Amino acid sequence: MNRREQIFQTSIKLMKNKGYVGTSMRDIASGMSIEAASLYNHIKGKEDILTDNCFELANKFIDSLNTILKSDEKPLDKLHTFISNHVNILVGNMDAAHVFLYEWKHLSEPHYSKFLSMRDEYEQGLRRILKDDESNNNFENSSYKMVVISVLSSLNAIEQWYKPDGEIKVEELCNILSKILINGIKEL
Amino acid sequence: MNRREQIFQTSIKLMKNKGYVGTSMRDIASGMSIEAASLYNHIKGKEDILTDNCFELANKFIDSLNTILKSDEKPLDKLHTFISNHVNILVGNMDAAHVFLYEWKHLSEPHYSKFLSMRDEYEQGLRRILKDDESNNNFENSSYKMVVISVLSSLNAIEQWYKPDGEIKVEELCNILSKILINGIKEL
DNA sequence: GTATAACTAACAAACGTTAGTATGTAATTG
DNA sequence: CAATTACATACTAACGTTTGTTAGTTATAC
Repeated sequence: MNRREQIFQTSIKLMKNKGYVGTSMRDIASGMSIEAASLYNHIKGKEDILTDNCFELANKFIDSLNTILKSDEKPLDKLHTFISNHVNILVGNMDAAHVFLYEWKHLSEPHYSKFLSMRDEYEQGLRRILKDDESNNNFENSSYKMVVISVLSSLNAIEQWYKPDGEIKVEELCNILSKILINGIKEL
Repeated sequence: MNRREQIFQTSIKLMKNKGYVGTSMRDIASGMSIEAASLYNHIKGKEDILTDNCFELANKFIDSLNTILKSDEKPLDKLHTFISNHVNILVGNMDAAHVFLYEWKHLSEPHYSKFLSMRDEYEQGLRRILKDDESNNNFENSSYKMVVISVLSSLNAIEQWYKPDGEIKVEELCNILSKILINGIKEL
């Protein structure tokens, strides 16, 4: 593996526990058993780590969304695919996902604004998918924001408890979450 | 209002935007138009702010839970009360809730462990309420953790979008969220 | 005259980062 | 094949700032 990749991976693990600001370059260096100054042979600065991580994941989510929107699946199937893709991206990048979800606010401009607009694009995409599904086209308009964020929050919460090596397989995870979200907890 | 309370309120607002570590004592002081050293006439140190904030809210949640558990409501009503109480605590403390939700990891021992155990107690309480509700007693055991965290995540997400002065009233908010969670998004 | 609440000045430590240098290994050249 | 160049990776030392905090002092109010 690239040395730069190793630095990213080490950093992300540390930042998951202590946050972006709370993780110093010396912490990262120490995690790799080198000196802080040595890191600068491979990255331009601390913010590289956060920026790269956030946009790598953001791009994965947006790519997934665009594929779904362009597909000719039926609306309800699109929703299932959306959930499945979202879960798989999270599960495939557990540490990175945590930093992505909770540390993006420390991005500096213009990255900060760019990130927010991508997040908005993603939320609007989910909104589009929900609206196209006629089985629930009786939402009030003011409810959509709520529904979209509720769904995304439940999905993103996976990162807090899911153990990739545990007994629950990813497909199973997607199925249960789809049921919970679409049919409610009473139908599980 | 107490000067100490003013400091807390100013700090929490700043920490919501820049995080606990990213907010310096000088930032806080500047927000109150005084010098950093003056803060120490009213608080013992920076961590006071985080600790007090986190446990003030944690206690509110635990108190709410215990009241519900001791009540003689029917299980489904208990769930509704749980949701309603949770939402009301969040909405009544929007800024504080954000710091509570996302900055608690910077607590130092023994506060960190205490906080985690209180969070666990709260999650177990919701689990108890869900289990007592016979209308969904067909959960698999491994699903409870998922359901509990999904529900709490959806509720906590309120803090990200809800405007207390907007058009959606709190009661309405509780009703819609209850429906989404219990009956799923297809039934809204 | 005792609190309350502010100030200035300073502290040691930690921060991100730069400069300059050493070392080994791979690639290029005579 | 041997000599030389280039690159990757690490180092020590230091920089200017910012950090949380303490000490000691001053002004206002009941």
